[in-house]
Amino acid sequence: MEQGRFKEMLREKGLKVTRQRMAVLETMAAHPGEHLTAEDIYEMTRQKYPEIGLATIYRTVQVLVELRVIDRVSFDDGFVRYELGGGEVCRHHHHHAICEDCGAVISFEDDLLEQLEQAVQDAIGFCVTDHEVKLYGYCRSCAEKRKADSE
Amino acid sequence: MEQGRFKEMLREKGLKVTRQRMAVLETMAAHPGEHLTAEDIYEMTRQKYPEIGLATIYRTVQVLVELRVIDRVSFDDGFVRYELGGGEVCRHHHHHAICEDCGAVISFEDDLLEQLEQAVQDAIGFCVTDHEVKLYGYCRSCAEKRKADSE
DNA sequence: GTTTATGCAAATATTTTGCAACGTT
DNA sequence: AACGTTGCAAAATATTTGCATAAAC
Repeated sequence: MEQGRFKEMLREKGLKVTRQRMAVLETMAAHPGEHLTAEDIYEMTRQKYPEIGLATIYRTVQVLVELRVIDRVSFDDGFVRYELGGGEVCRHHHHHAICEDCGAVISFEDDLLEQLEQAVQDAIGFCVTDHEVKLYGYCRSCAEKRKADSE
Repeated sequence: MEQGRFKEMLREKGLKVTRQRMAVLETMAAHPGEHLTAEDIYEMTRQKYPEIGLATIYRTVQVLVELRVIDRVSFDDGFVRYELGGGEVCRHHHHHAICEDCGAVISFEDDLLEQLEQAVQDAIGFCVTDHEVKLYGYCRSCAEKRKADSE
């Protein structure tokens, strides 16, 4: 994500371009594919911008979610997490497979959901704009470990 | 869910059959298809069992989730919710369509995911045991309202 | 110069935990 | 009798908010 486009988006919404907002964007852009908590983002951003406050992080991620620059995800471990989104064009973000043993999160792409969305739209008149899929189970190495243990 | 089977499940895990646990089960069983917060369950159970404490509700839903009697769901409104599961046999529980305007949650069934699970299993060696799908968008009446407003 | 954003600290809200008393086995 | 469970209150955790100051427009 280029900074220029981001500044534009802020102005379009009547929001101000601040050093803090740019710094948080930079942190997110530097960690694509990672699932960061507010605290993570705080610590990372603080390295380049020590005066920033945690409340600002919370307020800024809200803005970034509304602008669809980042996605909010939750893996039910008590933390809300954020990750860089697919960008404003591609509303087709990826899904997550979560290992119940080691907690690893594997992201994957999928196009199968379009059929499901159409079916739901037809069946209950629900207009789908976004979706989220989580698969739970065991990652390759934990699955092998479990198999070995059970023998 | 019959109480007898539940008592058996508790004993199999070395847990005790208490009035509190039976009361919470009864509350959940009396509200199938609803998405209840811990507070909801507390208030409902208290009507029949006024001495029960909120901490016991939290401890009991943990047990019920582990026994797969109920499912934990979250609609990102700051509350963790619980609903009666499909039972111990059918691990194939339903999904949720969440209206971004009015917050309505519509549950629906789907079998399409088996293909996706197989594909993921083949592609990344992830052994899927459970899944969760959330669709976001607008329910029929909110979609109509939006359409009318934009004209 | 007006308006919006920030930082800090305090407030809020949900969930967890320590511990003595109690109920189940 | 032994051990797990409960209720209460206190603690812990994550996030939000009030407000004076500072920065952006």
